[in-house]
Amino acid sequence: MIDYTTEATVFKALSEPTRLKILDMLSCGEMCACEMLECLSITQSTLSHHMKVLIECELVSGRKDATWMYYSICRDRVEILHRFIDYLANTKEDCICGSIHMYCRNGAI
Amino acid sequence: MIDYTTEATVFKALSEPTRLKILDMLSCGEMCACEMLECLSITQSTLSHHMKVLIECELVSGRKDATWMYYSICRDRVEILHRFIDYLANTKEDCICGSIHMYCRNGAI
DNA sequence: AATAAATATTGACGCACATCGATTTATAGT
DNA sequence: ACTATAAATCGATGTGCGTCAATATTTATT
Repeated sequence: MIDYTTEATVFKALSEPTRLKILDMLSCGEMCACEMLECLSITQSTLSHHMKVLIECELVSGRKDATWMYYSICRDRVEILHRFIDYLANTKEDCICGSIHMYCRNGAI
Repeated sequence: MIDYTTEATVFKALSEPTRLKILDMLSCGEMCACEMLECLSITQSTLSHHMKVLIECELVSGRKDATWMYYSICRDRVEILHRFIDYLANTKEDCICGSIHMYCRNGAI
C-alpha cells in the first residue's frame, strides 16, 4: 500500500512559487538565509517559515554557523520524489486498476 | 526567466492524497468517473471537483462518451514536471545563484 | 414525453496556510 | 556588560481549498 499522504506533503511544499524560487537559489549549493532574503520580496519571518516547511518534508537541510543559517537541497529526497512520480504515472504490474475492487475493501484513503 | 507559478499550480494539484490516488488509478489507462467513485470515500461532487483541478493543470484529460466521462493521464505534462524538477534541483550554467544580484533588480517573484 | 443514470455546478462551512509585525533567542564584536 | 546582527517564534488576519448537500444539466432508454 502506498503512502500518498507523505508524498502529498512534499508536493504541497513545492506548491508555492516562492519556495520554488528558494530551491532554485539553492540548486548550485548551500546559501545563507540573509543572502536569500535580499532576493525575495518577503519578510524575514516569512522566509523562516518557508525554510521550516522545506526542512520538515526533508527537501532541504540546514546547517548553523555562528549566527548564520546555511541551507542546501537534499538531493536524495528529490530523487525519491522523482521515482514516486514515475511509479504513480506509469503502468505497473501491481496496479490499483487491476485489483481495484479488492483495494476498495481495504477502505484505504 | 522561469515561470514558477505554473509549476506551482501543478504541484498544488498533486498535494492532495485523494488526487494522488486518482492518478494512481489512471496509471494503467483511462477510467470512468463512476467506476473511480466506487473506490473513493468522497461524494460525486467532490470527485468532479478533483477532476477539474487535475484537468486545469493539464495532468489529466477527459473524454465524454454518452453520459460517461473517461479520464486519462497526460504523460506529456508529467514529463514536463519531471524535467522541471531536474532543472530546479540540479546545478546549471545559468543559475540564479550566479547572477543573483542582477536577478534581484528584475523584481521577479 | 417521462424517467433514470452520470456528471457538473452552486452555495456553504470549516480548516489550513501565506503573510506580516512584534517579540524573543542566539551569537559576535567592542 | 552592551550593542548589533541573524534567525526563530508568536499572534493575528485574510485567503484558498476540500468537502458536502442540493440542484441543474446532459444523455440514453422506454
